[in-house]
Amino acid sequence: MEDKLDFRLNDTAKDGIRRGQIVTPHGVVKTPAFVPDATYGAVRLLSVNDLENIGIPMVLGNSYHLWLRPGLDLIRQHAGLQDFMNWHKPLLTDSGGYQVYSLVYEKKMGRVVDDGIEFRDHLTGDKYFLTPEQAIENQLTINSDVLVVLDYPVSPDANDTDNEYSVQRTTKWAKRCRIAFDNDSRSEGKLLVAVIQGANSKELRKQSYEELAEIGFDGYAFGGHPENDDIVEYTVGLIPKEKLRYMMGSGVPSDIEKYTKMGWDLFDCVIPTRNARHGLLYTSQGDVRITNSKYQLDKSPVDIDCDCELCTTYTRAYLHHLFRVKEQLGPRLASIHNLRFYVRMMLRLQVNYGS
RNA sequence: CCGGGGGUCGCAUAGCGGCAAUUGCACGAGGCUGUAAACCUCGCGGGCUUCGCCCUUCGAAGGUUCGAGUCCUUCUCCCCGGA
Repeated sequence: MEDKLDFRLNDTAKDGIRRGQIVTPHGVVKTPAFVPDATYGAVRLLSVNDLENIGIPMVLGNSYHLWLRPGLDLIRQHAGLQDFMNWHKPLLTDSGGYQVYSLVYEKKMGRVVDDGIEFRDHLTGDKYFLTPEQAIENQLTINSDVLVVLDYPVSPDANDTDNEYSVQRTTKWAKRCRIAFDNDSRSEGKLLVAVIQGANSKELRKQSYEELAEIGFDGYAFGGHPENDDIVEYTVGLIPKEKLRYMMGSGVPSDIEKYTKMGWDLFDCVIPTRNARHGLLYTSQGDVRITNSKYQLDKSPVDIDCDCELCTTYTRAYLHHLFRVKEQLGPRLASIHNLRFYVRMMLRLQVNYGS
């Protein structure tokens, strides 16, 4: 199990950044790493070929959404999501824990019971019951390399009682996930990550980590919304240096850089792709909201320092135009750019790897 | 020339006595953080001491009315029929 992760270089890092690697059945991911979200088995608007060109090391699939569509049977027929989407590099999956919060808790589309989550598919009306065991089954069928336990996040404005409950239930479900994972031969060579809950409370974060550590996992993730740097830094400090430290669902470039320096290894976020689709581009010169009228006649590239397809081929004026007329090439090129921006940022952060 | 319809904030629309005036598009700005998001929010006559107030607006001019985009008269322009 120890050779799945390698953070030996941590001791030599003076900037706090851990340079290491995650070894999976589908290859090695150098860390710190950013992983774009391919929720339904595709990074929106991009092909696997695009992802290769951009230099994406790993993608995240959402086992909750893939369970509903296309369903496990079809994925089995393709020997996993990699074959289905023709992505043969490492794959990370989320369990559906976040959907507990976003769909069930916030949008009242189901209910959480002690055993799992009851909900209806909003498109078909079909009833589902997601248990910790089902979450593992989903992810193993998808053939994920890095699995995440089913956790129980709560709203950022939850009260103390809710937050304690979130920790308790997350531990309970994590244990069941651990057992299901260990009792399945398909888990060979794969990693299982647990999620630390506890909102802004150091006591709860510590309690959550300790309960999970007792069960034992390959890595630990920060669950819920990171509301201040203090709690994020405190939480990363709880995780031993030989374990994978996964900052879930975060964030904007400046946050990723900051969290990397705190010692987090792995990141995923919808921000670069969603914001790209909405016309917000990250550049070495700061944010560019390409729909703004000031770019109408701007013949410079979006980012003079970028080597992506957008920046080496087209002007700001052209991208502005594409967005104005809702030509899908616009959001697509913007997605390529933002992801390339993230990839290059991560490469910069990994620069001392092996030294 | 006769008959009918119509001119409303860039364009298109609603409005049938209490209206600075509907909705869509366009335009302006902002927000998105383990994706029900190619989405959502706000603004869009002018000004101000901006939880409100004051100007100027619905082709033009006059009239009726406490009050008119809305009713009446004339003028003007556009569209559709018929000569």
